[in-house]
Amino acid sequence: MSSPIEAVRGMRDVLPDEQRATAYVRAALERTLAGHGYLPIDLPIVEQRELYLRKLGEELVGKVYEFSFGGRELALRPEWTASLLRAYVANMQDQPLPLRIAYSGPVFRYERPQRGTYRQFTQVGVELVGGPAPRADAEALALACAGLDAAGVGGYRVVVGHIGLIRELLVGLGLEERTQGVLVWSMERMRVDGLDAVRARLGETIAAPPPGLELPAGLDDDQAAAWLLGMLDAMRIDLSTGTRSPQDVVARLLRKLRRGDQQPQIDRALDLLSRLGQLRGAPAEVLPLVADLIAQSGLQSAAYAELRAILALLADHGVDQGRVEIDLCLGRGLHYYTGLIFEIYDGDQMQLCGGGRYDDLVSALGGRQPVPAVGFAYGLERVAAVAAAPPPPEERVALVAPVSDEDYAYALDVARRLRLRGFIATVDVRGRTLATNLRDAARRGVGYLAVVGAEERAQASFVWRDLASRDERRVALGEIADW
RNA sequence: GUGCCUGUAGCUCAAUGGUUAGAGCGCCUGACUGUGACUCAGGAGGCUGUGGGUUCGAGACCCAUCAGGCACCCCA
Repeated sequence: MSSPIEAVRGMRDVLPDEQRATAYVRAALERTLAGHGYLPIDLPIVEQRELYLRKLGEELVGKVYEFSFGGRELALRPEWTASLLRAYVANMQDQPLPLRIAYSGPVFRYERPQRGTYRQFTQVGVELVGGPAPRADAEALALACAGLDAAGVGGYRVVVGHIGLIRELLVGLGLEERTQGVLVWSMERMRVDGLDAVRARLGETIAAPPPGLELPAGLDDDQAAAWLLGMLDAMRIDLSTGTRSPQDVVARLLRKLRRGDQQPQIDRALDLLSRLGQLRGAPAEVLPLVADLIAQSGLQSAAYAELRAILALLADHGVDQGRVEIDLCLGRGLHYYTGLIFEIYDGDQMQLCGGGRYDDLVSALGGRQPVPAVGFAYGLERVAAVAAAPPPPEERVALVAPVSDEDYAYALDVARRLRLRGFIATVDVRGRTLATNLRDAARRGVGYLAVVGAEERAQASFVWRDLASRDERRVALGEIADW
């Protein structure tokens, strides 16, 4: 015997029992999305690598399965949103807005496998294209909850943040865009590792040029860029592996080298953000504190009003307020978010669902006009893992047992007739004895056994045995028509 | 990507560094030529995840690798 071949790491076999449970949950989710007017769509699993390079965020970009084939740079989709908006730009710009689209299918991410974390998993989700804040945000959030309710998930927690609010404050403080970005996506780190860790990271990625790298005096931008490229090349730094073009990298580096020191603003921002980040909890408690903080800083925030409006609408949607929690540190790794972001956890810390608003993505993917959009996705396997068990199947299952080989053809005929009456019917293919067939049927939980032998064949009948009650009677073939 | 735990039959697990690696369950056959959950008898199934090393001798010890799990990181 040759050695068995293992499944690829992070990929798993879903056996019938689990598949049944997953399909049940999937149907519940899809039914809910459809019931809210979201039209199912299907899109390719393989996309151009480039689709994911720009807006995905470095963390997730590193997890994309990429490959070259026939001279093309391709990728397995790590999420649906980019594909969906690509398809929107390609095929759906003539559709009336808002457009409600639902999807469901496999995505791939190269991550360390764990329970509830696989390299291939199934996302079920929606995008509400052309739906502006705050109503579309509240609709999406409420829908996410409705799906979990339908799937029989209880005790979940909805955590809400708002990237727009953070961005606004940073703009108000006069920080440049690149610095804003790093700060926004460092907020989670700030809570876990502290202010100093973020300051250090900021130093790495923004503030300090590589030690010893000084621009020669008197170069114009083009000359300086050429000089930098030469330096980087001499240092054997390969720029082609990153998500930006070498020209881009050099341009940024150049700006960095020539930029004035932003340290005072950065310190102020860090201070504000760390205090903002400590405000977590029920909206009724946290929102006033956020308002205070904004007022104290002498800043304005339209996003704050938007967040309040979303939460108020959420109550109108009937979402249990006790489940909702504000966490302004929430920084989802997908960098295309611009406003609301949210995550839903089950009681045991497992993330079941995530989403948010991304108003710039349509433009970034070449749409004719900017279109606001919001969406979310469930991790189907995770939802299924915490969902209520599906009800037992109600199918009537029968096994047809031919007594001898001569009865096999007749057994097939009986099985056909049973199927016409809605039975799930199988015929023994192993030529087993009746006793063995009975034992087998009992073990599998089959409801009925049809025994066909020479006698039954002669009379156009079969013996119909109810496995549970052990009642047995002879049934004429013609009789089945009334079942 | 980081740290830790674990890989022995289809499954759950045994086996002081020392014969030919065992048990339970499951599977197959028969007792039982047309009637199930019990029983009895027999059978199949293993290069101990893989590859190196230490040793007279390795399932056990060491290294690597692959896979699974747990905690991070991140996400669904």
